[in-house]
Amino acid sequence: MTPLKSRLPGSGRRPPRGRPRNEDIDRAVVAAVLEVLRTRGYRAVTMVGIARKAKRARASIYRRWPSKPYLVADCLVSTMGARPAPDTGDLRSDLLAAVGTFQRALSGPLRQALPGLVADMAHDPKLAQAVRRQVLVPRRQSMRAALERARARGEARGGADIELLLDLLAAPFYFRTLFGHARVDRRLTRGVVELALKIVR
Amino acid sequence: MTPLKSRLPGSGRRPPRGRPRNEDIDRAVVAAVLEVLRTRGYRAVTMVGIARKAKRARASIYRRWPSKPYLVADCLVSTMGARPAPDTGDLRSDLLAAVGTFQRALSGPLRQALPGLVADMAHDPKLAQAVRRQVLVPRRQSMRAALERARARGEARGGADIELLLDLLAAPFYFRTLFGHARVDRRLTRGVVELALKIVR
DNA sequence: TCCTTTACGAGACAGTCTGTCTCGTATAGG
DNA sequence: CCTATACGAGACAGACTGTCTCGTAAAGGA
Repeated sequence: MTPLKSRLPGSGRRPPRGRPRNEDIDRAVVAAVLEVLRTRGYRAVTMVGIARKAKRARASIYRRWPSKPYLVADCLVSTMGARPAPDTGDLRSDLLAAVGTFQRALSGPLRQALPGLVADMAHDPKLAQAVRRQVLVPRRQSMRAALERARARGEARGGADIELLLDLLAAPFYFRTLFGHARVDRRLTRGVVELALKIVR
Repeated sequence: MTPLKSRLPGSGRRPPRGRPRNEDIDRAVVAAVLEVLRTRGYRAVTMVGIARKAKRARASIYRRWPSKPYLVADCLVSTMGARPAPDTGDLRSDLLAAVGTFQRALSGPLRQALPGLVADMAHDPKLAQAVRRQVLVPRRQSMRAALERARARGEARGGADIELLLDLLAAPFYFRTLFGHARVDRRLTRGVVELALKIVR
C-alpha cells in the first residue's frame, strides 16, 4: 500500500526527532499545484516551476512527495474529500447522487489532471494502484452500496455483473473527459442513470 | 482538418520538385516506433531514440511528422486499418463484431500508446481532433450503422440517445485500459453487448 | 549539361526538466 | 551541548526538444 505522500523519517510510532516540518510549505505547494493545474494544465506542473511559484526549495518538495505524479494525485485527493453516499431509500435518487459526484469531480482540477495522470500511471504500477484506491474506489463504493440496498429491497434484480455495471456507470464520464468528444454535464448523469435502471430492474 | 503526417512541399497538385523522399525511412521509423511502444511503452518513444534505432537523421523524422504524438498516432492508424462492419442481419452479431474491434485494438500497440496519447491530446486540440477522427470515429460508425439497421428492421426501439449508447458501448474498454482495474477481454465484449441489447430492445 | 529544388546525415545549439547531492544554517528533543 | 532533521540555495550530470547549419545526393527542367 504505497501512500501518495512520503512518510516522515520517524516512520512509525515514536515522536519525530529533529526539526519538525513546516506545514506552511505543504499548503503553499498544494496551492501552487492546483493553481498551475487550473490555469496551464498538467504539463505545466513541474517540480522546478512549483518550487519557484511557492517560493520554496525544490528539496523541500522532494522530501514530501516522491515525484510529480504523486504530488498532483495528492493535491487532487485533498480537494475531493470522501463524500458520504446518502441513502434515500430509492435507487434512482441514490444513483443520481453517486454518479453526480463523477460529474462534479470531473469539473474541477481532476479534469485538467486526469489525462496526464493516466499517462504516468501507465508507467508506474504503484502510482496506478494508489490513484485507483484513492480516487476510483471510494466513488465505486457508494454506487455498489446503492445497488446492494436496492437488491435487498427487491427494487433491483440480482444476477447482474456488478463490476461491469459499475464500469458502465463511471466509464462514460472518464471517456468523455479524456477524449473530449462530448460534454460531461448533468444531462449525461441523468442519461447514464436511466440506462442503468433499465438494465438492473 | 489536420493530418497526422506532414504534407509534402509540393503541397497540392503539381508533381513534386527536387529529390523524392525515401520511403524506406518511413517504414523504418514506423517499425521502430511500434517496436519501442511494444517493449518499453509510450514514454520510451523519443525522437532521438527512434532516430537512433532506425539509423536515420532526426531531421528526416521531423520532415515527416511534426512531433512525437503525431508520429505515434500515425503509426497506430497504420496498424489498425478500417475493418468493414459486417451486416449479419442480426443486431447481437453486428454489435459483437463491432465491439470486438475495440477489444482487439486495445490488445495491440494502441494499448501501450493510449495513456500517453491521451495526455498529449489534452495539450493539443488539433491532435485531439485528428486522433478522434482517425481512431474513434471509424469504430463508432460501424456501431451506429448496426443500430440504425436494427431500428429499421424493428429489432430495436427508437428514441434512445444514440450518442450516449455509443459511449456506453465503447467507454468501458477505454476506461479499463486507462485505469487498469479490470481485464479487457471477450467476456467484457459479451457483457457490454448484452447490456446494450437490454437497453435498446 | 547546368540549375534549381528538395532530401539526407551529422551534428551544434540553447532551453528545459529530473533527481541527487552538498553546503551552511535553523530548530526541535534529550 | 549533542544529535537529528528541516530548510534554502545551488551545483551537477543526464536526457529530450526543436531549430539550425553544414556538405552532399538525387530528382526534374531549361
